[in-house]
Amino acid sequence: MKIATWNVNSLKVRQQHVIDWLELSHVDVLCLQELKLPDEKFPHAEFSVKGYRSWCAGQKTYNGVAILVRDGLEVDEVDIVRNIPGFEDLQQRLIAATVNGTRIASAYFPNGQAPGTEKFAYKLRWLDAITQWAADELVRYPSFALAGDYNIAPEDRDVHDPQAWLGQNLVSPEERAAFARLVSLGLVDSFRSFEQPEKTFTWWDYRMLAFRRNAGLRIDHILLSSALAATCTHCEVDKTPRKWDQPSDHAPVIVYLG
DNA sequence: ATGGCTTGCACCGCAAGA
Repeated sequence: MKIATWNVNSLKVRQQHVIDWLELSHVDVLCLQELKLPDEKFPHAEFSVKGYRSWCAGQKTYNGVAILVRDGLEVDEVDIVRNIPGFEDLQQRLIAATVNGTRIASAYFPNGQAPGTEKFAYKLRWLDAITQWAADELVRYPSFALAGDYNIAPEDRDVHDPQAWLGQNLVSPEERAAFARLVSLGLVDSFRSFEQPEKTFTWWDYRMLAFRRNAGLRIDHILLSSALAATCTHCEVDKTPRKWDQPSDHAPVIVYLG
């Protein structure tokens, strides 16, 4: 099974990119973030004709997440979860589904704006909440994957210029500590389980020719439970759609399981 | 130099992203 995560920065604008990339990658499950559209505008039918069922948690203008599952895979409709249970949140940032017995979450972690701001405090609260939720899910589902835009670069090697970014949002010690707490539940950063090219990133600013200069950050991740990590044969970032016309600023991350 | 692009909203310049 191949699982991927991709922040598309508006599904309305990137719908054709998603369809083209599904045909290119043939992933079994695709987790999407930053749909920026309400549920009634989600293109279920367009994905259906391409062989994918879809579940979304959308909202107007901002946020919004979805999971696409290839026809033939078994999805338990009863345990689809939207939002972090017990965490009051007006922003649509989490959807989880069970696919062939594997629990898969598509998560859009808050950006945080800057350390010290109210948005940063919200990011830390949200990180605490998803950590508690992930702990519960790990008890229920030995095979668990938490995929999404984490908006955290876990280490300096995930940053093109660590000196310039020192202490800033996305790399601050508080965010990295929260990421480490999540990992310490027993999750594995699948990307680092394998040898990877130096300076592999998943996001590049639209400005300053950042993609051409590879001035990026690795902030999109797929964390795996230890049982699932044991079946994982590879993890890679696919920069292909970042080179297309009018691209998302993020590139998809793929894990190969079983 | 706190900008630089891109998006959505809504009526065009602003908020937000990362």
